[in-house]
Amino acid sequence: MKRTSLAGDSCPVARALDVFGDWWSLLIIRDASLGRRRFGEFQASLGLAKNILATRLRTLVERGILKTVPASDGSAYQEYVLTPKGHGIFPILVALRQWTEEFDEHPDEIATIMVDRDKGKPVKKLALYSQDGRVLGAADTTLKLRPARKTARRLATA
Amino acid sequence: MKRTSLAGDSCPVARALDVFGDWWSLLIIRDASLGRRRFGEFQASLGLAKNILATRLRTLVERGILKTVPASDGSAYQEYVLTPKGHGIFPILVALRQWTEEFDEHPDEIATIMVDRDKGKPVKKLALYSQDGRVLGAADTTLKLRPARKTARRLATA
DNA sequence: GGCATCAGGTTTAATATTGCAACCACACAA
DNA sequence: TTGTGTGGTTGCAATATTAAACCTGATGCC
Repeated sequence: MKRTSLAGDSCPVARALDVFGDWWSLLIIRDASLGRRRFGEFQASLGLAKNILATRLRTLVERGILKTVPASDGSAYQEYVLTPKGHGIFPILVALRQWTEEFDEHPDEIATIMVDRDKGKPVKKLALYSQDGRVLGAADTTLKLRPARKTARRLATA
Repeated sequence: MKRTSLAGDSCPVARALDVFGDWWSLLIIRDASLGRRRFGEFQASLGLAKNILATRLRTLVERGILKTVPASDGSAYQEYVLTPKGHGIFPILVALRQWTEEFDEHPDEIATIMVDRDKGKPVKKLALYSQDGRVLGAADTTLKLRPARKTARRLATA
């Protein structure tokens, strides 16, 4: 009766959720992307139990989202920073943020807006484009079976 | 010791996760966006326990992500379909999908690709743009305090 | 050095959630 | 009207979350 794992699922959405789809992981990643690095910083910011934080940090490191580095202040402690794989989660955070901005019932409770650092102006909404530059909504897309990879290149040229 | 609620959080990411950030909700929403509508369809597709599915569907309806409609086949049963608020989650699903496509260790296990319905070509990667059209990475953005809303318009003009 | 304190956890125990399976009610079909 | 499929609910065992106590090594201070 373990929580069912989605790791072997063929759906890429499920596979992502298997990695960081639990209640706290994405918030830890959000904090990391805001520059938080220390155990205590995460704990103070998120207010979650320390044992939960410890296990989450451990699995996020195992899964290549975070890595531990020596503390930047020269102390003997360690810090947790995002790997490239972890930084790749940024668009997901943006999408979540923009959904709340658009649909939340109490938008006045949202504390922050995302702006571009250069100009200080709000960023645009994420949009999905086709290869020829059209904006696509959900109804303009379909799923196709992934074409099989060229596994026999060596044979074909041999 | 209830699971801590994120509903009152001021972070829009946390607020979104409070609505559909649990283990199953996003997969139900994914299924709904693929056209699945019936309790049995969700259950067969996701393989989750029926009691869990029942409570998830109930809370997703409560929260305005899904709504129930009379069955499209004329039977007395009901179906679950996405509301506009639910359809708004589409970019999040795309972002999750694209993260897996880019970073998963076993991309060969991904079954499908998203294509635009018209041309059948893979969609482009979601990108974040500034208002003047530059592509922004995480490092090119900052959070600013949301400016207070103009609450006193009536007074000001009175 | 010696002592107090802090950072970063682990352990323990209570509570909540999940998962499974059995059961149930209604709709529909023959 | 008997059977079957759909859409649940209920009960129980297993697991996960939580809070709080505890622990250990690092750091700060005199």
